[in-house]
Amino acid sequence: MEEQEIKRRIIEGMKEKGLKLTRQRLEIIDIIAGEKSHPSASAILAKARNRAPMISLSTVYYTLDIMKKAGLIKELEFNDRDSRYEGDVSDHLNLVCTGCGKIEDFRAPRPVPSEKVEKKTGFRVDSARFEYYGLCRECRLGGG
Amino acid sequence: MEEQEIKRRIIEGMKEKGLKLTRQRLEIIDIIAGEKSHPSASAILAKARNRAPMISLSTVYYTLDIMKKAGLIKELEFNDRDSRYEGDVSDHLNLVCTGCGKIEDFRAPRPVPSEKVEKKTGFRVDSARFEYYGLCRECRLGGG
DNA sequence: GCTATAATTAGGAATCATTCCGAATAAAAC
DNA sequence: GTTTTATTCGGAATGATTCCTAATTATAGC
Repeated sequence: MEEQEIKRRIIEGMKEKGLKLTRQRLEIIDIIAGEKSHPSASAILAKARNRAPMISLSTVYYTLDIMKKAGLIKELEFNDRDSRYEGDVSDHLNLVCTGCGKIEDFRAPRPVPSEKVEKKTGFRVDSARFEYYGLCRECRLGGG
Repeated sequence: MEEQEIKRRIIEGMKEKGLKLTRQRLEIIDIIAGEKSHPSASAILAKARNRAPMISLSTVYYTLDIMKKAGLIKELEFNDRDSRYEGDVSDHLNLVCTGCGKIEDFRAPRPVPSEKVEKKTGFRVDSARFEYYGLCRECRLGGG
């Protein structure tokens, strides 16, 4: 998905839900849409402060939270490291490097259609998460 | 995967790695293999204490950690709730109910073969995680 | 079976990402 | 411009997980 497209989609989504578009939120949206690195909350804070000095970590968390609840971004949770956020909410595989923490995208379909799951189990699917864990090319060649 | 098979596989794995099989560890293995509910660390502690009163939370965490590192169990991490653990390390989909927290299994293949990912990106896949989030039958019918 | 030893355990303290709180601020509607 | 109500700030609180140290125990070798 293209940066501009992600940005536009999030902003439209915010308006639709009646959420205010503050200076801080526009910064955060810009960062999430532009970064391919799936940044953490504190990485987003650091980037935002480079441009608009006054923004707090609470605000970053609050904003990420409402965007997540509105289905406009996706949170990837780990417990040995910070959560990471991405603006591309379409189905894809995340390749999570256990060496350096980098997260790459890999286009792939859902393993099973949601309808099939719902029909067989009664479970209604809202969202999905697909991850492969391993070592990225650099860590494999560099570290061993 | 069958309860007895999971249990045997974990115990064999522990022996192979030279890890001691203590009373506490055997309890934990028994619980993980027997529970389909993907219990949390404290749920495991509670169950274990019903049978062998003296076992600490630190031990549960320590044991889960070494079993995880040995690839004998899988940890599912969330940050709004406790991590959950499962003894079935084969590929499958986890259906995570955002209503009641229940986690069901659903048999499904990997969306992409690891070899294809490695060939295209240089990323070497070690393990995987596939989750659908939504509402289980009971929460859907009960709560709305 | 007994002993030595190195891993494991207990439990309490420490950590740290995230959430919560109340007062001050500012976006959006009129 | 004024009003209303969500949003922001920053510091305190939370809570799952990790860390620490002394005591314990599974395992290997006798």
